[in-house]
Amino acid sequence: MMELTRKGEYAIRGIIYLAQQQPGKMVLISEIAEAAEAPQTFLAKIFQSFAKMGLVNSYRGTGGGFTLGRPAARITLREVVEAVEGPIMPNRCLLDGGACDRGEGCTVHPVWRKVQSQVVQILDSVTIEELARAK
Amino acid sequence: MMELTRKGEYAIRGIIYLAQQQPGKMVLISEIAEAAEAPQTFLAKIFQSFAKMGLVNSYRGTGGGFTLGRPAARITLREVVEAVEGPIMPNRCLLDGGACDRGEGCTVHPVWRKVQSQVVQILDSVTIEELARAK
DNA sequence: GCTATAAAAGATAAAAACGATCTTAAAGGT
DNA sequence: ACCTTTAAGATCGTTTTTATCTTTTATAGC
Repeated sequence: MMELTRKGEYAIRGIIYLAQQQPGKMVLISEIAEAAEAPQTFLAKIFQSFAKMGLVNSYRGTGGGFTLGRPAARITLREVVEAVEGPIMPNRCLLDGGACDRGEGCTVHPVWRKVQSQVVQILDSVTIEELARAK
Repeated sequence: MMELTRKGEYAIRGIIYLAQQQPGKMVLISEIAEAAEAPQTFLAKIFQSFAKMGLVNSYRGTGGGFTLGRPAARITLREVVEAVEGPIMPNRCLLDGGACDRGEGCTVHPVWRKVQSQVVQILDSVTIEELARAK
């Protein structure tokens, strides 16, 4: 239960590698893929998601590549994970405003809520900068 | 990310229903399935897993059915979830003694460890008795 | 403008996991 | 013997995951 997928692993390793390069330096997806040991085309998709969320900037054409969208110290692990895996949500119940279709009978609901908030809190407290530092 | 599957939902609803019946009373899987709004044959598999873990006792033949394997107050939500979904493990890294195949480079590892222990702690602190009480 | 480069976008596809059903076997009561 | 009820295993369709390939778009350099 609760396993991070390959996609999530690649995403984390990829953005950490990018954060370890000189800030502002253009980095090719091919280089990131090699460093992160991820399939290049797959990682490209992941970085497209990152770009949409503003976690990275992308530049096409000669001399193009990726740079971080903001300082690594202001990108949290949660953002990275949610960018590719969707919101952290241990139970479908938590969808659409927390209204469980089973009504008040759902006594488990508050427990999942607690799990969710704890996990979110932990992942939000870790920045990519911290993860990249311990090279 | 981190979603509980149908199987997990059925499992929880099923065992809660069982816990709400008279202790020791034999309850048919068909009855539990109806109450839990779960496919009977699917729920039967789930209860087989429960039986193997000792969470329930099963009795075959006429007058057979299921009873709780121990008092509901001594069955935790974690046990129920893990019985059907496997161990709570946010990242493959945590497998085989925590040895990450990427070596010391894996700075994310301690974070997952923390997530895991927090979730385990929350789910372990909730008993089926509590969940069943608030009928 | 042309060309080479590099990401974006979309189509496709194999493999695994999920969700569910069906059949046969085994056990227990009458 | 016969009926009931769970156990176990085979099967099967759907969805998700993981990955690749192709086409398009943007950009820099000539």
